[in-house]
Amino acid sequence: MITQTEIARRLGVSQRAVAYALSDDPEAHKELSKETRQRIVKAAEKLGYRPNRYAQLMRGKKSGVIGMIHFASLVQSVAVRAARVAAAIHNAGYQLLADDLLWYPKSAKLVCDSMVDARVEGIVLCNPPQWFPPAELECFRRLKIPVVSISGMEMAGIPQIRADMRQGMFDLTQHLIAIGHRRLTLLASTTDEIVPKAQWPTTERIGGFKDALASNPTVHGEVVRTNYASDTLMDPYRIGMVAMQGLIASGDQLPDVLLCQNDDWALGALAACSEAGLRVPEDIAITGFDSTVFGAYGTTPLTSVTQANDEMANNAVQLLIQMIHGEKIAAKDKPTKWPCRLVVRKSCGSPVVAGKTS
Amino acid sequence: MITQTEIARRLGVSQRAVAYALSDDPEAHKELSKETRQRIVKAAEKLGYRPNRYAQLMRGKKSGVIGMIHFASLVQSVAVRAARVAAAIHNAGYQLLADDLLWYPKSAKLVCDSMVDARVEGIVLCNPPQWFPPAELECFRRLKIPVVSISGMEMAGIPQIRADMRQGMFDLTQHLIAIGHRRLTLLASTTDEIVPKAQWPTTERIGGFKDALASNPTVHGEVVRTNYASDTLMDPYRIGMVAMQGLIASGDQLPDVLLCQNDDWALGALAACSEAGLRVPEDIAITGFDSTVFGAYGTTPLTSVTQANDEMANNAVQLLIQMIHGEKIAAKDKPTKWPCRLVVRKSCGSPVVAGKTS
DNA sequence: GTGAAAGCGCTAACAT
DNA sequence: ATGTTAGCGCTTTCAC
Repeated sequence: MITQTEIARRLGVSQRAVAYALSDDPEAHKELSKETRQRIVKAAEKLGYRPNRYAQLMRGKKSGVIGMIHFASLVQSVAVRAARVAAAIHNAGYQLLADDLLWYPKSAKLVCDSMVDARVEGIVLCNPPQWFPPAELECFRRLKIPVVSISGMEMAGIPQIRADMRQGMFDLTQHLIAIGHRRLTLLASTTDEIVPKAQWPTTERIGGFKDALASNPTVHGEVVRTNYASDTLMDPYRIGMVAMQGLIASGDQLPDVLLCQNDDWALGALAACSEAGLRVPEDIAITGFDSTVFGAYGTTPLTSVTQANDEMANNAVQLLIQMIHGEKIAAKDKPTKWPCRLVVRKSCGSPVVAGKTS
Repeated sequence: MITQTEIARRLGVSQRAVAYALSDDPEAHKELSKETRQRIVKAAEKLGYRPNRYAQLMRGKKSGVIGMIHFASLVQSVAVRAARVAAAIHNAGYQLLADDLLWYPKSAKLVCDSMVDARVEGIVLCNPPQWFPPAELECFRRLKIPVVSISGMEMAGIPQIRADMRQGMFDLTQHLIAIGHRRLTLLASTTDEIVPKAQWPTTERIGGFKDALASNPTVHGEVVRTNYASDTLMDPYRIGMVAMQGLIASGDQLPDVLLCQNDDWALGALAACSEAGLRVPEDIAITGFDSTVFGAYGTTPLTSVTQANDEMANNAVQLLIQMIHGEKIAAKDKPTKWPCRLVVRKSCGSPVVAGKTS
């Protein structure tokens, strides 16, 4: 590894001269004659000199690193969001130190500590789940390392960027009612019951669903709860499949439409229908949420709701950088909500297909 | 941030005493009396002392970081492999510095440099694509930072762990022939034509396909080429859909079975069939490769080939650690091949379904 | 315009 | 058993 001292030795100048020549502060360059500087810069380039970041950090320089703690698994919508955040960090000129906690949840403390050790200037939490221990964030607070979260669990004192899922689910439900569906079932997780108010995505989606039902009294709506299973990590589809199989096995009349919490569950539900010989949307309509790329494919393209992932990622990173620069963020407790957009495809049926309009 | 000096000041001992008390070399502990050491350790814990990694590194300590350069995109099989490598690195007690180059391919040099700057002890390349510039690896070679690759492009001097795709495709083709298919078409990328011998996965798969055909002279086999498109990054399914649409539009007789290079392409092909009113496997059979979780779902679960991702990830990381420890690796040029396993599901048809046995 | 030197937090050799 | 000190590579102040 080539150092400033080494360059100085070879050129017969002082180490200080090399430091000033290679400084990224233009003011420093003026301390040297043009020729001397040129000579040093050339030599540094030729020798492949790279400043020792660790030595720079020891002198109090900022690390230029932003940490991302994510929980991606194979849920495509979450993976895409994490990728968008990674790109936003990169584009903002910061380095990324990423750790996917979902693959080793026991290591929350370890990962947080390693972020501190790496002297990250800020942290983005991507989709923190309800089991994420908020206590681990204490070390960031103590060291005044700013943290923002994008989607996932709400956490006190942490600014959050999220999609307006209530509005998204409201729009979806309204559409389903408008095209003639009268018996609606929402498949939701139990996480909001386990950790009250922690898992807003579920609360919000149920809220939007009920809002829409409230303005349509003749429509029958129901919320069915299902739980994340241990194998959800490697297989986000099974949960929807099992739930749909349960509905079929119950022998009760099926709803007109099953609204799933995400596209992955919906795809699992589609598989269960296919297995049972049910046609979608003719026998039962199915909708997803988050609008994954894959949802658009398949025998039955999914009606879904798109989140503004790009905008949310940029928003989160910009906000974090403002906080890094010491700007006070007003209203930390009110999340920033980005509107969702309804995407209508085949799986929800249409007035004609569903055959249920007046 | 609390330092050794700060602890020493508070306890009224020397900084050296603190350093020896907190050293992870047990020999150093003997330099101190038990009581003194206890007192220091307790205080350090209470104050939340964390050693400054950068200062340690300045003193020549190893970084304990392994870098992973990956190219995950939304191709599930690739994302899973990267996740497995991440877990293996974590389990081996190393820290992970990960960068997904697929999202900013122009930055290959930048990412490699930042790995060097971070003083990584080794590098795992996950699925390097054929456009990855080998020149960027030069800096690792110069600094004697070991590099291994898992899957992806073959690179001179870099030990590679990969799946035996030739055997996997051979087994798959043999099975398809055994259950009665007689007209087989393999959908392969053009990458091996663009960069000869660089893109072995394609070469290997075509090889396995042809090997199987060679031992069954009555069977008609064909290789159709298709190319990665610019939108493949965010949509790995479209390429298969477009290819299938092309086959249908050509008006030629369809093959009995379309063998796709990966599950994502196969799912796209399934979508095209569905759109065109073709039943799978009755009208045409379709197979994938890599066996993604999702391939097992859907109206038509995919016949596919499983790679030993866990084993390959552990193998790669273990090998890298051996190299880090200075062990000479024999036969760097011969890749380690892990066997593939055929997974038969509905999409390839069966003697009865295909209706083509004697 | 340039050289000498301090010091960031730590490890380790040396001295008491 | 404890204290002192040098030095990793860098930035920056001070004196020439």
